[in-house]
Amino acid sequence: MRSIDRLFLKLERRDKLSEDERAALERVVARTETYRPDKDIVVEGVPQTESRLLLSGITCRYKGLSNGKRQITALHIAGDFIDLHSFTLKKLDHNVAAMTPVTLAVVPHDALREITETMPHLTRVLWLNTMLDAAIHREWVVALGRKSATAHVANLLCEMYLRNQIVGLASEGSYDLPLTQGDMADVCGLTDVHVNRVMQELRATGAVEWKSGRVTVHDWDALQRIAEFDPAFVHLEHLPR
Amino acid sequence: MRSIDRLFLKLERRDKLSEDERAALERVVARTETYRPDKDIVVEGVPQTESRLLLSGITCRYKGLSNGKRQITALHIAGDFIDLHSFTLKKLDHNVAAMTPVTLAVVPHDALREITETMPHLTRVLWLNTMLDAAIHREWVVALGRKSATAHVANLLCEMYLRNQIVGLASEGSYDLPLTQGDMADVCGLTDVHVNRVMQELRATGAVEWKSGRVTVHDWDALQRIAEFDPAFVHLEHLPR
DNA sequence: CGGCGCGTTGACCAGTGTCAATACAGGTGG
DNA sequence: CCACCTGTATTGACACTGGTCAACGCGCCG
Repeated sequence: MRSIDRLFLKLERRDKLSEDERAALERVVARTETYRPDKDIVVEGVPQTESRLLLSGITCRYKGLSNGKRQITALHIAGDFIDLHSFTLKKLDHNVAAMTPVTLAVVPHDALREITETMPHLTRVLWLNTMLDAAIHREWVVALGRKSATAHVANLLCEMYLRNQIVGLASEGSYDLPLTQGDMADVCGLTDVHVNRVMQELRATGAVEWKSGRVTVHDWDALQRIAEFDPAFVHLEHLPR
Repeated sequence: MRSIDRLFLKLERRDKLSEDERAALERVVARTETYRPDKDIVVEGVPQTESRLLLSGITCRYKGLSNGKRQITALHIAGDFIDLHSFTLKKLDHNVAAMTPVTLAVVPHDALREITETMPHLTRVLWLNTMLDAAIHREWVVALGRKSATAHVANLLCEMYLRNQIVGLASEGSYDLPLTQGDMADVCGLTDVHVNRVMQELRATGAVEWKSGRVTVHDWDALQRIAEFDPAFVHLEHLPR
């Protein structure tokens, strides 16, 4: 499967794309780029003229605080636009960084603008794509605000499982998650030490395992229960029109 | 000032609207509605055919958890679209409720669709509007994940001050915030009791006061410092094109 | 005047954070 | 193939933020 097909897989869960639209999306890719782990891809406040589609690897959006801490506000996998919102915002309020070796497709804003001028339906689909990001943001807010550390981490493992599955990157209840416990801590607003404790606890339940950068779900129902996981964001259907 | 002008004030901070575009936005309003406090306006999972622009009062987006807790994921004031994202998502993954008596303008999705077919620039501006919501989501994620309760509450008071100011609803460092401490707790992921303790602490610093539903900022710099407030989301400029 | 929601207080407790030491695993040069 | 290095995972002792529970007060409204 080509990497861009992962984007199609994701979008077509919500709405049908015509041949023309698929072709248009393929055409807007100006070039591809690669980044090493921990490299910043987009820096806060720098005017952007391009957006980027992730083809492989994992990236995050993060903000740093004065006290040296950082909070990750989004994780992205292949098929995700990592900064489509820079098309309308022009400058981002956060950084985007590679968490693994990363390949991405670069899409000039001019090309996107052209799409908004001539392909209204595709425009709505792209808009929708940014709204799916926002739905996940909301899940994170709920998890950060009202879930226990254990439920939160479990929740993230559920979310990433479904997201990987949708784009064909999960098999047999397992998927790659090549992050460190410290990274996970920056996602969940915890410390690396506590993430470690939580993972031991989850492992002990037998519901899930996370070793050598790969997550294996042994008992999906149990994991979902621990996580108080709400898959609503996955089912947000777009009624084609 | 008409309520819809507050929307224009907000949008024109980022991009110029033409007369045509302003007129188009006024035209899409099908009718207005009012709600009593605590009434749900949009319910999770129910297919929507309209979006709503808040004309007066305060609304929130929230999710309830199995354990009876709730987390508010967004607050909205006059001039905000409370569910513009339902245009692309069709069903929401959360509820939207009135927190005060509320007036809103109802905008049929058909009319929005018409805009996307015929007015690409205005479409981009509406898209941008949903991206501003997302920028605030990110601030909340950072606050929830990495800020102390005190900083978080202070941060919210800063954010709401700027947002009210932008749409002409703040004066002399003060603005209305007719919520209960329990509401604030659901925003910040705290308990009502702790919000109370935090407010006492903030009051004691002399930086800010919140009584009878109105916030008064006595020392903006101090408040901003306590909050580790980052006004970046306000400055996200849209370079007109 | 009474009721009720909201704000306030105090005593106590649980969940996470902090700090610092130790174990391990994968990648490297010899 | 081995010894070493470095980043990451793991552990334990202890501190602290914020949660819990329960009572009480106050202001507004009917």
